[in-house]
Amino acid sequence: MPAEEPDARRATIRDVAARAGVSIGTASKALNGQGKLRAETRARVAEVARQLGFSPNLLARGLLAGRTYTVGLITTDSFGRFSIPVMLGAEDAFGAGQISVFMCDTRDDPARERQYLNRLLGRQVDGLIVTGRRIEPRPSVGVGLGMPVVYAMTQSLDSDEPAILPDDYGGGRMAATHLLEAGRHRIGHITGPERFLCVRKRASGFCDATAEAGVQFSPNDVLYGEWSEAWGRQGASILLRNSPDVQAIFCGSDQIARGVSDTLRTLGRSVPDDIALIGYDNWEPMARGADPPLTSIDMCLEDVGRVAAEHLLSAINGEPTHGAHTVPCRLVVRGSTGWPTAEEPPGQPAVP
Amino acid sequence: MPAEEPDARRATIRDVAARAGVSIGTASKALNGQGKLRAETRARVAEVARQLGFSPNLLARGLLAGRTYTVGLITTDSFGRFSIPVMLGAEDAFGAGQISVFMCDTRDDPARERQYLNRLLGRQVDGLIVTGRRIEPRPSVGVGLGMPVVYAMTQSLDSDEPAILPDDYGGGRMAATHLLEAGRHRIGHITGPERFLCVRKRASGFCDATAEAGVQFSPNDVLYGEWSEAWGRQGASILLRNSPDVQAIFCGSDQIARGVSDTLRTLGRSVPDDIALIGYDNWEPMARGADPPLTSIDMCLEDVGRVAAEHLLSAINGEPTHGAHTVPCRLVVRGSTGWPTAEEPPGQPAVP
DNA sequence: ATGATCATTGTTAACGCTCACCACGAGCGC
DNA sequence: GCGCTCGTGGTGAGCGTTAACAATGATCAT
Repeated sequence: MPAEEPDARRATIRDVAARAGVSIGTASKALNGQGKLRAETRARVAEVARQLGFSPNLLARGLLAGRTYTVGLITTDSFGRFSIPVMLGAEDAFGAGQISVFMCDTRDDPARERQYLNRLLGRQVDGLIVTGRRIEPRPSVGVGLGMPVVYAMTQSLDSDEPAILPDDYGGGRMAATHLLEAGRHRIGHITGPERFLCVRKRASGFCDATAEAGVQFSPNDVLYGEWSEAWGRQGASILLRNSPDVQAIFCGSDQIARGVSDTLRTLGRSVPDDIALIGYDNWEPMARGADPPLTSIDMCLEDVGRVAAEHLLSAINGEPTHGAHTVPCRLVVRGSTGWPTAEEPPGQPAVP
Repeated sequence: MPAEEPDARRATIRDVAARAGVSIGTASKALNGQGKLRAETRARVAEVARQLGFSPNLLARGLLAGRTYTVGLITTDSFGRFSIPVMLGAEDAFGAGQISVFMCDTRDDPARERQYLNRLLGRQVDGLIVTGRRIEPRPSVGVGLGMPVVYAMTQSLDSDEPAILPDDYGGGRMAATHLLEAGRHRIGHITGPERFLCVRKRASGFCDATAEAGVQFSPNDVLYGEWSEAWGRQGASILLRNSPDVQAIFCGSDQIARGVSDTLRTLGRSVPDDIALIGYDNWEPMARGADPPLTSIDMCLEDVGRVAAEHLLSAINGEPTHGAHTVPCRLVVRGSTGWPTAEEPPGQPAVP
């Protein structure tokens, strides 16, 4: 803990230099390990700096260097359930590199977005990450900004701009494979609105995998609806009426799966014995709170954020990347698919 | 859209001045509305600035002014469910004042916290907001930092430092009042671990309100457990065994309420006709996904964030505040308390 | 003794901007 | 004509830091 000077003003390198009896330039060199100095001098300066609790003014440094070691993180999603993990992953990757992150919530308002953009430009950020809650292409945040931009969990209409996306197609395949391996061959898929790109990709991966396994499941069998438990309840009724012998259901979200689970219980079908259930998102409180807990596909959004940060860093260092990249999903097996129940670490209790 | 110069370098005030045929100082005055200048000159400079897409370098400005219009937002909670709304509220309040926010996730690691603190100090932030996921007092982030600090949704062990907290006591009272007004007099309370301060405060408010109404409910009747649906299911069984004639249950979280709801259905008790149910947190996906949807207490965490930001701003302007302040809760009535069902706006569909 | 070399430290310009102050000419009263 | 004010615009210092370059003194070969 640095011994605070009585002086409220923060110590500058000038103070350090004066007290160490050297010039400002020498102090700078001593603190940055530059140039040729006597070891004793370096040590003395360092000691004084410690005493004074000196830390260099990064504004001044940035002004001179033309690089600030800051980036902007713009979300259109009010840091909702999907952008948060992305942001955490990114922040983690940047933090390790001494880079600070400016948080900007545009609330999906183009005017606010422009305003934030200008502010970030004024703050001389080294780059920008743009994130959202849907993977649908969005208008570019602006080309020729003079700084690199990476899209995460969203993409630009200009398909050359770098974008990091979860692998929804792969997630659909993964769900199908898991169910097929468990020997379930009569399968249903209850999911969100068809207008969502992620919904179509997941369904497509799911259909392809079933087709390859020679299992009868046509794209026409997909039940599209809302992103809600209520639709899950309703969709399950419909599915069971049309296909009473269904053995497994792949749900487009954990919320939908919760609704499905409810209805199955009401109808007296047991999960997973009669019907196996698999959700999407691996939204822990939802998935683990269910009875039995839900097997789910995790999009690994933290990885999406981390990878986006890495792409941005490499662009900042002069090696830009182009186009869309996907990050693989992960299958989290729990009770609802009747697997030998994987031991889950108890984890932190959720908090109020 | 500013016409981009072919020159990649960002335009500085020097470029603007040169092209407008004035000195740098004059350009500065023109752009900031300072000093005495001919209207025509001002207009000309402004026009050139627009053409060049000039926006002032805030690093340079901050260096000179000794004020950066940036603040740090430190969370120990990885921006979890409770710190997010706080952060959004704060960011909103700051954004209006042209203040940018640095995001820092300490993961509850003191070493990381120190590191972030130093970085923020170096970046010359004007102030700091510290947030967490529990309201329990925590070690001070450091006094004599030379910048104001406000705690939000947490508080410092040094009780003089300003802290903004949700009104858990009031929330407990609010829940009780609502149930009593609905004519329910046999009431239960199933909640989280007693070691949580918020749990004790809520229970205390709840007990006080029932006592004032002359309703029989003693602190011994409170069922403490975990923050999980599983505990909700279990707690409901216990409660119904001990008090089969219970008419209403106040739950310490929406998750617990979901579990309780499940068990009530299993036991054939209808919500809200037989038993009214009220949750806590107003965690929308949980509360609205339930069947019937849950009445819940909303802590108004965005307001907590907003108020914290206001306190910080006033401290930055030389008028610091001291000690803990609470922000009132809000009752959100839904089907589970059998009120004339409030029409809920359909809202955005949740996303995948 | 003279310059050359080396190790060490000091000096200065620059980054982009703002602000206090100065300079200049016009208009004016005496 | 002299000094005055007023309206306008220019000048320069300085914010804290770094890096290129200059300076100093000691050592050493000639």
